[in-house]
Amino acid sequence: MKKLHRNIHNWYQHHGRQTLPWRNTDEPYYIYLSEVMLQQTQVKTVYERYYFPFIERFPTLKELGESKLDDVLKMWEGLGYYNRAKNLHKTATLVHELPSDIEELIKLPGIGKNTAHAIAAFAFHQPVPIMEANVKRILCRIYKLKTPTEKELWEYAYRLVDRDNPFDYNQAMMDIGATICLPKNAQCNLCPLESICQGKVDPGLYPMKKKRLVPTREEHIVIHSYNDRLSLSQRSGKFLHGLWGFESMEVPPCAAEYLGEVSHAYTHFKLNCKVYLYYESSPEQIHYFNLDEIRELAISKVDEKILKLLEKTIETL
DNA sequence: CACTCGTGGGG
DNA sequence: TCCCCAAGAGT
Repeated sequence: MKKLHRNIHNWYQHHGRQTLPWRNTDEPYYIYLSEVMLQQTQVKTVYERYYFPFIERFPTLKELGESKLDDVLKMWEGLGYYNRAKNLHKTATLVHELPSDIEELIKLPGIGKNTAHAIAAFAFHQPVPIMEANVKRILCRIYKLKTPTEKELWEYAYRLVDRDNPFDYNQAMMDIGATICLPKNAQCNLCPLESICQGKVDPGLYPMKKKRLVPTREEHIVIHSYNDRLSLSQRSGKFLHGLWGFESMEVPPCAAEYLGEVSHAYTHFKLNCKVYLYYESSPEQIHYFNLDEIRELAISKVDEKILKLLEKTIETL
């Protein structure tokens, strides 16, 4: 085991992504923020577009908690999974300093078991493993697991973790998963875990991937226009919560001008929208904005596409 | 335990 | 064009 840990550590010294900014800070808030941003999100996106602007706008947990949720959502715009922003803000209102205890961390909204362990290992150097996508795939291959339970995975993770250097070990595991133990075409000959890996003969078998069908939804979007201003409303459900958007209907509207079609792919369904423009003679909706004001609102990708279609239509008039 | 919840990149 | 997949959490 000690030799294995040396292999992993040595690999990390030579091939790890050590320059990532959240690996070079002792500030728990920055590490926590990176963990939340990186949930189901690629490193490149967080690093190039969101991490630094967010910190500049909200330098401390305290200032984040004292900000409006709408301002937080605006900084999160385009990153997706907007409940992360809501929970991040909620947590910032609850504490001005992050606890180091895993049991306390996990009580905070938006911090699950993995993020709690990641904060513990990366911000407070506790000897605990993490359990995200890369680690899962590596463990499945090492121990030839096709459909393991979460509990099972954690048991293997605790068995393997380097308690003498949990920071480098956990970072290394993620880098190995991201660059060596790939979902397709695993580079086993370059892997520091190759000697103990039971699945290296056919890594593609582990873990077993489940396919699911993606249904398609058809919707009709109506842009209400009054006095050169447009109506948008703020979503309240859990889908795109807090973001502003145009009205959506299941039935095509009457007396509205058809502008065109917009489609968008989500994880669990595809959306096809027919977009209409409706000129109102008197204000019927609550909120109306001009284009400059809309730019100040947090809106989702579909509504961005719809807006672009509208602007294109206006240009041709 | 299965499903929801966004978006961008890569094959 | 389509499908897979990313530093997962909440229900």
